[in-house]
Amino acid sequence: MTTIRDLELRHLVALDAVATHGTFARAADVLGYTQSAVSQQIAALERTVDAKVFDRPGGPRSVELTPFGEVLLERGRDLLRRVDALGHELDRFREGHLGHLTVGTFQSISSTVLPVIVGRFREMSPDVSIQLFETDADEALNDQLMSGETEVAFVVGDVAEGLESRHLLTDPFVLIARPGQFPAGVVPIADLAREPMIGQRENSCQLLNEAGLRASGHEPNYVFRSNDNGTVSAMVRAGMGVAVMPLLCTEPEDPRTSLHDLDPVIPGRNVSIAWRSGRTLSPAAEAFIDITSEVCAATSATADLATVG
Amino acid sequence: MTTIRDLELRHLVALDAVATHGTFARAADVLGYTQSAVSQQIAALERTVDAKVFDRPGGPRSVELTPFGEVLLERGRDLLRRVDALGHELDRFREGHLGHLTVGTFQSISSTVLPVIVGRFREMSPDVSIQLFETDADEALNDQLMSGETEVAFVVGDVAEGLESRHLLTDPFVLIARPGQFPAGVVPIADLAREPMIGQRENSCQLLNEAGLRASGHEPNYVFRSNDNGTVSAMVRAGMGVAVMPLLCTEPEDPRTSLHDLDPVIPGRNVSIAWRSGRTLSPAAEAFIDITSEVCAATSATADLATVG
DNA sequence: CATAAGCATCAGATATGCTGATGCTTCATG
DNA sequence: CATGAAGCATCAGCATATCTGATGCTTATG
Repeated sequence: MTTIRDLELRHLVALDAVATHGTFARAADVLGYTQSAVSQQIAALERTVDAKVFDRPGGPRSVELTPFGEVLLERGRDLLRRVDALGHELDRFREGHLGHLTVGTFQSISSTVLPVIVGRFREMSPDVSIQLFETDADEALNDQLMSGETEVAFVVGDVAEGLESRHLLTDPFVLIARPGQFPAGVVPIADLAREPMIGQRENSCQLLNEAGLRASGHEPNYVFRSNDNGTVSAMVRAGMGVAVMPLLCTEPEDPRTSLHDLDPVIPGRNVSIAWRSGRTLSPAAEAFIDITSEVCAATSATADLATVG
Repeated sequence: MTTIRDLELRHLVALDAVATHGTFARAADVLGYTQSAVSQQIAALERTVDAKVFDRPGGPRSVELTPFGEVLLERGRDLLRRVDALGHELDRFREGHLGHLTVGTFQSISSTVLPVIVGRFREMSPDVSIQLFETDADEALNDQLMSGETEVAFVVGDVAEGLESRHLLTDPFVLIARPGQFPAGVVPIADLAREPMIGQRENSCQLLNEAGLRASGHEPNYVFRSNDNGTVSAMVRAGMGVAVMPLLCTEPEDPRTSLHDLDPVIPGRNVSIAWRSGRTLSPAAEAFIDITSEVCAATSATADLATVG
């Protein structure tokens, strides 16, 4: 049986050309075929739609669309226009200028580098819609990646199995204290011995942090825990205690707190951007990763300077 | 070079099936192909769009659309829906239930049988738009047919070269007089000798009419001519004279005039419906012709009765 | 480690599609 | 009225595309 889905775009193109140029031979010239080929194509088209599309008056006269041919041509042209439009869309998609991007993120990224990244990205590709999923649970970020809910996500530490990633920056742990509480510059971990501490609730980064302190023989005494970075800083300012936090979780410009490197240095947390391994990324995601990489490299450089100051 | 117009609908169907069923093999089953064929079809699709549409994780896992594949599938489904819709439209067109119909006509048809015809036609095919072109110039009707402005037209007398036609009815010439002016029934043409006459301006039908009168030895004396049938009747009613007119140009029900057959009978004018020869008619036009034929046959029968009465 | 599920690839058969030649039809022209 | 020219259909032959069936590779599962 012959169904409308057997319709071929080439045949519509031929129909268009013949209708436009009046004769099979002229259309063939334009299309780069022989007259015979066009004749056969139109015949095939007429077979699939089960109707004559041209009246052939015979002799040296132009062919003429039948009423059926007219409606087919009108609709066919519309179809071809849509196909061409699809082609353009696909081109733009391939270049990363069209599409939809889902990104998993967490607070310290969202509040520091992400605005810059998104700003640059939107500047380059304003027609890519971006959807951000922020969570403070490490596992949720992984789950979202694996389920496809997010295409890329910022992750801390080692990436889970089944994910690929690109390293973005190493975020150093710094001490947050009140101005004047410690002499400017590096603070020996031993000097924290009697300080009450503010920290985050148990997460990969907090564990890393505490492990680093204990490795230097300091058993921290936590008097308050919050996963909200602003709350941690506020508690320090209020005199509840000091905090050891990743630099990106702090507000270096805030004059009401003072930041210090520690001695010995606690190995910083690794921040990467990750995606499901084996999954082809959208060009938009590739571009996003590139931009992210650049922005993080830059801020990581300036961040180092900031800590020195 | 490969362009988007090389896209094949079959490939979109395959894409859809694989995306829906998860594996090439299952899709192949549904489509009635082998797994190998589907694999090659998807490969061909990927070649024409120059991008992978599926991630094949390998092993006994389902394939998964790439982001590119997702947008292609979305648009492809839209395209297929449109193609299917086109199929339905074409079906309806083939059945005569969709399209556009242009009809050339003239006053006596427009005011008598045409309303009935159009009414019946619209009842059967309400989605066919009808456009009527009314003119009192015989040639204009022919020209419109030849130029394609109208697809079918009512014509009087012999059809011009290049037209085909179907005979509809023979419209007899009758005498229009005031009631009581002549005894009921047939009026001998000789009795018109001293009557002033009302007629139409020179057209094929008026010529036929005058020729008929002269053939019976009557040289008519026209005191007024109009191509508007209502005006002719009105002049008769006003006592300006009598008129010999085709029956369809009269108003048999009007008690203010009386109709008479003539003796000898003047051969009636032939009314046909015509179209350009060699041109395939739209199914709607075919249906219109059929309906017209039926309606005219019926009215021609009742018209004969009317003249008798 | 063996098995099963799944896709790619290959070779071969078949179908499709194009070319070039030829024939038929019709109009125009001498 | 005969002839030439323009135009489409058709045919045979060749090239290409496409499908099948077999086979091999990969990976998850038990």
